[in-house]
Amino acid sequence: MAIRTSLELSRGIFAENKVKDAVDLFKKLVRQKICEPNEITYATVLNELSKRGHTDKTLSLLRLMEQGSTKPNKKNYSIVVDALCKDRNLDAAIDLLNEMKLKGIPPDIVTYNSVIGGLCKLGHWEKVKTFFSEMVNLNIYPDVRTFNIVIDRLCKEGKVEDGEEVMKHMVGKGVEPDIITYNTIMDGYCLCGQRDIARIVFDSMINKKIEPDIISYNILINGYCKEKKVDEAMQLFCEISHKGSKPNIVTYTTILQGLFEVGRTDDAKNFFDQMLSTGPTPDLYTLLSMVILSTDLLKKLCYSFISWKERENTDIIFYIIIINGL
DNA sequence: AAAAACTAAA
Repeated sequence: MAIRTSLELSRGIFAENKVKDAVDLFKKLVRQKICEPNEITYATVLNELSKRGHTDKTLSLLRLMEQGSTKPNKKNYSIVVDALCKDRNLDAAIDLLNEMKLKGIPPDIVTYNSVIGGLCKLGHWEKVKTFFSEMVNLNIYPDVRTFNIVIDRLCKEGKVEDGEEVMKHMVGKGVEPDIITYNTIMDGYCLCGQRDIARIVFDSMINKKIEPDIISYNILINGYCKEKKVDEAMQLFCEISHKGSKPNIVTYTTILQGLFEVGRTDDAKNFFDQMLSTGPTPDLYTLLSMVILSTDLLKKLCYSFISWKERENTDIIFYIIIINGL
């Protein structure tokens, strides 16, 4: 297991370097006019850069595109707007959105959703309202995703009631909540310690013929574990396979942690064995949390290494060493 | 042929 994990991690590290090299090469080929990629190729590269947090590079690649013969289209701009939003650089994102309008490439629902999401994350609720009005004025109507983004941020800030209000509002506008809306609200209730209401939401979505998915189960299981009601969590766990869903690594990790928190280490061990034989492959986090939770001695040992790691900033190598060592 | 936005454990 440890060796496999190390290998997977190493592959990840090398893949990361490869992407950087690939982008440098890509830019060079474009600049020297050795090749001229189309919009989709550009979009793919922009996405990879955005995913890995190289927001500045997405912007410079977009500018490079503007100078070439393949002009950026709506999706290319939107990817960069989204990257800037994820980077919490809302001023730049909004500038770019306005630039799109000036260039006659009108932003669409996706562009607006990115900006609204970014503004919500920063808690700029007044600006969120402004953008809602702006998009409606342009005949772009908020969809279920737009509302889900807003509801999620409200819930994460502990304002579940406001989230419920937004949900009522969307229904009034003829936009039906989907499974993500319900999951978001459930998680919101769990986050503020109202697991009982989360359970009511869970049951009400079943009544509305929306089948809970594995994420719905994981949210509620996590809520029960936080309350130290591990038996109730276990009962839900058993329901999953009867309802045609399948527990995933999040489900197992959540229950394992719940069992450890209440000191049921034997049950945790059995549950871990059950996962190894019939469940998903544990990820690095599962293994590490098992190790950390296992004994106080190892816990202290790991923590002393973790603070060393933070100084040295070599986290991945560090985890490989710890897991191999153990 | 291939591209963009929303939900769960740490």
